[in-house]
Amino acid sequence: MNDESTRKKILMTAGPIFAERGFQGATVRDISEAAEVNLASINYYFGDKQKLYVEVIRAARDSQGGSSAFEGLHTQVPPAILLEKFINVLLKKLGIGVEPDWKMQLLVSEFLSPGEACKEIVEEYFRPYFELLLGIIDRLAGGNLSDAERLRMGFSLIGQCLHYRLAGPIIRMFVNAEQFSEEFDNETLAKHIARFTIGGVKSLVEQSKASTVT
Amino acid sequence: MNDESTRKKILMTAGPIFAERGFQGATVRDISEAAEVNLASINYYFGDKQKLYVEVIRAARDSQGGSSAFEGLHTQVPPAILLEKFINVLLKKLGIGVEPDWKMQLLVSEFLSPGEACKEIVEEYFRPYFELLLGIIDRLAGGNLSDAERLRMGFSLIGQCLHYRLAGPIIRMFVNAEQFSEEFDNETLAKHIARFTIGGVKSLVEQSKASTVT
DNA sequence: ATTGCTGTTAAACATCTGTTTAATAGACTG
DNA sequence: CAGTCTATTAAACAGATGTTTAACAGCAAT
Repeated sequence: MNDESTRKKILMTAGPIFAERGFQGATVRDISEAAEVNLASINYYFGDKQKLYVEVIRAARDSQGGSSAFEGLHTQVPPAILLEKFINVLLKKLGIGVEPDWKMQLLVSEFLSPGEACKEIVEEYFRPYFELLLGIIDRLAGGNLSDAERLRMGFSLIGQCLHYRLAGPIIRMFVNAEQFSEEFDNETLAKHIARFTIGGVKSLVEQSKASTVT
Repeated sequence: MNDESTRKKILMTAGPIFAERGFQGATVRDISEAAEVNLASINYYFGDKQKLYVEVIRAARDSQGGSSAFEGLHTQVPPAILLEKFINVLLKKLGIGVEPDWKMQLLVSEFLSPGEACKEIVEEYFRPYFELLLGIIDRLAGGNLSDAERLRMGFSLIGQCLHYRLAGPIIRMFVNAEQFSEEFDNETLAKHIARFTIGGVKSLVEQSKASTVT
């Protein structure tokens, strides 16, 4: 009866813990205690810690339909609006201003120190979002960008969002608390990054057109 | 006679090891073996691992004159040129295309997981560079940016550079090897980020002027 | 009832890692 | 020379952590 119950308990509990403390930082004892199961259960069901980690990622992917939060973004809305919305959602998922989505945290962890599960999580979890973003950028540029240019644009945007997430403590060293909550909140940052990106795309397209004319 | 010799050996050897593996990942045994000193020497001279880490950072700061690599950048050169040069140097320091500067790696480590030494290393090692960058951006914008706007610009630029450093393995999943070495090398990226940033600043200034007129 | 399978548990195990200890050797001092 | 201080060393220690073991309980089938 209790057949798969403890297995599920482990799987559910381990996700946020791995996300918060990383693979190394999360101990099997932490996980087993939080899941209220015996220490040995983890090895019994999953073999070892590494395999549990992979299973957690796989379960995370299956549990919720991919880019659901971005659903409805690929309508006929102007790309500039779309872009800001995309950034807004991404920042939220990353935890700017709100509690971070632990699945996104897992993704970020794999970004920073790619492990065995990296390829899988990137392909299944990151690529759909990224393709969506590339589409928006493409529309923004009126289809005038090369593959590499579009990729660089995409990575530059992701890079900015990630940085505002990762460098929060450092940013706080440069601005006071009041300024931080007013000028570096989700909405303001989304506007900033969107405007920044749109300007960048525009300037690139102009230059590209100019050189084409030449 | 050998008085400070082993102490210096530890200090010199520990830097790159900390930089490469992070504070947690670098073990005192690794360090003592690499420095060819006895395990206990580290505690004898520095008290504990943490204090050694702080000393390493302090030594790194003192050893080489701050923003020397950026020397000569604050001349009367057009800010657009200056900016690209700045990005170029930063990318090199971060290890895009070349071996990374281990001091910069330490800085990045502290960025990603701020420890006790974070405040010190940021103030002494990062802020001078950053102020320089803010100056360039300010000239680029003709002095039309608010403090917060300038800061966001600066962080967006740093974020992009850092991301191209950190996400190297992920980028490789989206482009083939040939494309990677041709389209994501130091020079191309510096050009891309510079153009991106200039476009972003321009668009922000224009919008800012427009709203001022209104 | 016995057997065999499955899940559970506490304990043990093995390894790694930061730190401490106790002994030793060398150099300088009185 | 005796004494004291410093530096060095091998060993031990203590704690954390991933993994394994051996015993046990529940339960179904023979």
